[in-house]
Amino acid sequence: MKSDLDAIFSALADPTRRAILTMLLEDDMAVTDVAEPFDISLAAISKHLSILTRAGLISQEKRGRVKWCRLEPEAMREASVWMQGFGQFDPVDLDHFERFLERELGG
Amino acid sequence: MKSDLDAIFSALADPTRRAILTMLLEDDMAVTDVAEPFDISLAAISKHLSILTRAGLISQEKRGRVKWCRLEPEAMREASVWMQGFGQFDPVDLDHFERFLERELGG
DNA sequence: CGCATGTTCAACCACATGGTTGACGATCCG
DNA sequence: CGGATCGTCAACCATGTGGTTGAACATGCG
Repeated sequence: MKSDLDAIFSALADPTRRAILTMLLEDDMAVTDVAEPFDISLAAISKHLSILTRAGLISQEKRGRVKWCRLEPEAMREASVWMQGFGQFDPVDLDHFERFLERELGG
Repeated sequence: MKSDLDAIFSALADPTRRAILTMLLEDDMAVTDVAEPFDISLAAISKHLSILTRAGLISQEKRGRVKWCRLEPEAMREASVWMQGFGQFDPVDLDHFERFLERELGG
C-alpha cells in the first residue's frame, strides 16, 4: 500500500511537475495553458497533471470544455512536516526561496 | 542537468529509503545494521544507500571493514525551503510528526 | 447539425528503478 | 596463511515512468 508520502515525493521529483506547481502559484490555469510553455505533448502534460492530482497537490475541476487546475498546497504539509523532523531548519528564508524559484523557472 | 531537488525528492520517494533515514536519526549505523530490519538483500540496501549518498542525504565513511552511514539533514533544507514557498505552513507540529514517524516505522 | 476546441485514452517505445543472485575485493582474526 | 565478515559489483529480470502518436470523447459555436 502506497503511502501519501510516496505519492507526494515522487510527484515532486519531476522538474516538469515542479514547474507546473510553480506556475499554479500565480493562478488557476486550464490544461492547455499549463501545457503552453513546455515542449512536450498535451497528452504528456495531462499525465503529469493526473499524477499531481493523485498526490493531492492540485485539484482539477471541469467547467464546460475547460478543465481548471488549482494548486492544493496543503497536500505538501505532510511531506513538509516529515522533512522538518530531520532538522531544526530556520524559518523560511524568502530570498533563498526566490533563488530556487528562478533556478526552477530558468532551467 | 539534474537539479538537486530531483535527486532529493526522488530519494525521498521510496519508503525503504525514508525508513533508513528515520533509523539514522537515532545514530550512525553500519551498512549491515541498516539492512538488518529489512527483508531485502544487502546489495539492495547498498544501492539505496548510494542513492541517498548521491542526494546528499547521508554520508558514508569507511573505518576498517565497516562503512558507517551518517544522516546529513542539511541536504533536506533545499527541498524544505522549496516546499515552504507553497504555503505558510504552521511551525512544526511535533505531535503530528510523531504520528508520521510511527506510521513510517510501523509499516 | 457540423465543425473546431479542449482533453483524455490506448498502444507503443526507451529508459530508469528496485529487486535478485553470485562472484569478487577488502579487512580482521585465529 | 586461511577463513569469516563487510560491502560492492555485474548481470539479469520485472515493472514503472515519461515520452510519443493517433483516435476518441465532450463541449461550445456558427
